[in-house]
Amino acid sequence: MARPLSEEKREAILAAAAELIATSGTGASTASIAKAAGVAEGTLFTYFATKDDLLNQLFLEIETNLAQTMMAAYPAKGGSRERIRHLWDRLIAWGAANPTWRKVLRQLKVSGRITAESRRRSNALFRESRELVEQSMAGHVDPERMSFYIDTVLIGLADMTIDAMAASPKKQHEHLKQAGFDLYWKGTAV
Amino acid sequence: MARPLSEEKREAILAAAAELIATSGTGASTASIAKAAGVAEGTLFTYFATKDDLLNQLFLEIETNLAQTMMAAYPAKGGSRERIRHLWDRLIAWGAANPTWRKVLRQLKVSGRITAESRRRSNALFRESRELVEQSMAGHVDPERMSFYIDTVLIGLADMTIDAMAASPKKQHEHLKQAGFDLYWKGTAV
Amino acid sequence: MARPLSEEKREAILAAAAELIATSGTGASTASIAKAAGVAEGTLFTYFATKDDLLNQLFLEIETNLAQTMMAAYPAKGGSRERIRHLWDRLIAWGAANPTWRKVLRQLKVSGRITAESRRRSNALFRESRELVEQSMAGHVDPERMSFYIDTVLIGLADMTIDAMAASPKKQHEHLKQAGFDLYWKGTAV
Amino acid sequence: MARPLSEEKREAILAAAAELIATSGTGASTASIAKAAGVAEGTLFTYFATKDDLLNQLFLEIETNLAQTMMAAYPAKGGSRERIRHLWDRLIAWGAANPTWRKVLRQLKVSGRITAESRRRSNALFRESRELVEQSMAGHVDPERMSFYIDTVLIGLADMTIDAMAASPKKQHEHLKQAGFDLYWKGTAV
DNA sequence: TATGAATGAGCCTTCATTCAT
DNA sequence: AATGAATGAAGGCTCATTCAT
Repeated sequence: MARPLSEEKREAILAAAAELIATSGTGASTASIAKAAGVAEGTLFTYFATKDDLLNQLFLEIETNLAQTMMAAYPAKGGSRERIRHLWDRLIAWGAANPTWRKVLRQLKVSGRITAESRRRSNALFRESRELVEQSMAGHVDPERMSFYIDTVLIGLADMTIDAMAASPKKQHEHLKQAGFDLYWKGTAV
Repeated sequence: MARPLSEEKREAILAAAAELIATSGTGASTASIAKAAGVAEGTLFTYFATKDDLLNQLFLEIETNLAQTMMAAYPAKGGSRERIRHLWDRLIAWGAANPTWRKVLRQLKVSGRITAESRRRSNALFRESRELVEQSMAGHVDPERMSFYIDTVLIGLADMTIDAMAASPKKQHEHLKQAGFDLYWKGTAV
Repeated sequence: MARPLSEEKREAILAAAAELIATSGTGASTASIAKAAGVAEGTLFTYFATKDDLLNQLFLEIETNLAQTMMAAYPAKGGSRERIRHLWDRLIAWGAANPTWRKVLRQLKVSGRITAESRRRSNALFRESRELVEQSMAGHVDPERMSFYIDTVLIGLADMTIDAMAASPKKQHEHLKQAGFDLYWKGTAV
Repeated sequence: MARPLSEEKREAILAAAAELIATSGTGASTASIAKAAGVAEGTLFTYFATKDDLLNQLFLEIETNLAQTMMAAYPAKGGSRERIRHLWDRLIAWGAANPTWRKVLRQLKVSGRITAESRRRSNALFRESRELVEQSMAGHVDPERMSFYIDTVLIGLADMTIDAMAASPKKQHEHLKQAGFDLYWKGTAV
């Protein structure tokens, strides 16, 4: 049945797209992406119907990875603080390990090219871990502020912390990670 | 009899640019901006040498306004908490009053088109108010964390708070503003 | 164990090509034709070396069918008028029965992609019937005008008549067919 | 008020388009048209918003010219036959003088890119001359066949006649023109 | 100075054809 | 023989910038 679509190529395209979008924004041309991925211009379109399709799939790819990281790492046991702390460490580690993806996410979120459908799917990916976080925070925070603390602040603050780390010498990293967590934990206490 | 550049036109162009960039990103065409400003395509280039120039001036225009707002509002007297609280309220009010500018800032910051020079100037604009904040926070926070709390977190958290407010019914606004401030104040306490 | 080319597939491709070319012109993509024919994109090229080859074969397929219709129907006996009239009826019936093919022929003729060779073969297909028509018209027309009346006008006028019929309510069809024939017969009389 | 749109350039583009479309069909690229017209690729789009727009304007340009030719030439006096004959001569002369336009018209009509609006405008252009023809033919033809004779056959037959002329040596031209007219006049007689 | 036509590089996408499977 | 992924040359159109008026 002819040559099958190569998962390898698909990922090469997504990786090339990530690299270029992190650098030049979503304006990066499909031609440059194809070239960086080592395929012909036309080939990109056998893997992704349109550029928007590529952008949305890239978005979901990254969100999936992040969601999996959060889930995989969530501790089943321990006190609230320890569990959230562990999650926090994971979040920071993920961001530090994936600077390109962070930049891409920022570009995509601001691009106006991520569809409502993609956002819905992304939310679904985080549903489970979000619920675990909510349980862990239950006794610690004012219930009325729960959504704000989890849906808005948690990842946003982690993001800011990683930014600060990226702009600082390595020896300060641990210190900043602690400062970020303290801010979150103390700040959210009822 | 060289007619002088009209400040009125310059501002019309900046305003039109803000509106369109908020909506469509920095990809908004100079032609569309000129049209929205009510001037000819070519006229835009007698006020701004290049599109990047326009973008950078717009960036500084907005940052200047925000910096002035912060300075103008800073209370000379009162306890630390009250002064920071007042600043916080100002920040939130500015964001709520200028949703377009907030969107533009976000677009410009990820666009990769704001020069190092512009960023430096922007920092300079905030120097004075930053110092006042530092004084107010002096006894309250661990000095080693001062820069993180002021340079990274303060505006970032205000931004997130405004986002959350924008996504909520009006009757929750006050509550969110309070939640944001509590988070900041309690979280930064030594 | 070379599988022989399947006549069935060849015709499926030609039929699909006819359908799509009638609708979208010769710009119809080979991919869309293959899909409509239920074969793979590449398969089309094992049956037709190039798109132009497909177009030319389609042209000849239709011309062959029309020529056969004309020959098969030509009455051996009867007066000139009756024989031409019978032919006329055949022509009209063929056109009414094969609207897609008529559209395709029109597209192909203006496409500039039908080779001189194909046109020559097409002429050859009509040679015999053309001679019969010439014999039937012999006493009726000025010999110097014979070629014009047969080679240019006959099919052209039939074409126009079918167009007019297609644009009219059914009850007028017979009337138009008669009008067309009258025009031809009376108009060509010496 | 800056450089005004140049009617000269507009017509150069239309002329270049006509030349290329006559030769290669509506598939002629906008790049090749611009080049042939001696303007930059982008310039074409300041005169015609889209390629379809160019095609439709070209269509109307040609139809307008033909309609004007017919009107300008229509004799106010004389018998029916003489008036139709005069019109016939005009039609043939126009076709012989404008072989490129005839080819273009054929291409455009078959292209599926002429809008309903353009066809409606085209009809409007011919309304007046059509009425004059109808008056001239009034006593000569069966009223029920009037529309068929005027709207379908007249121009179609002239077209065919010009084709035959174009394919014949010059000394036969007059003869063919006569043969075409005879066919029309005698054929339409009641 | 203000205008908007002119420019041509660049963008996303399509397509006939080839070739690995 | 059949399949459909791979290819890269176009194609239509947009856009920042220049320049004649």
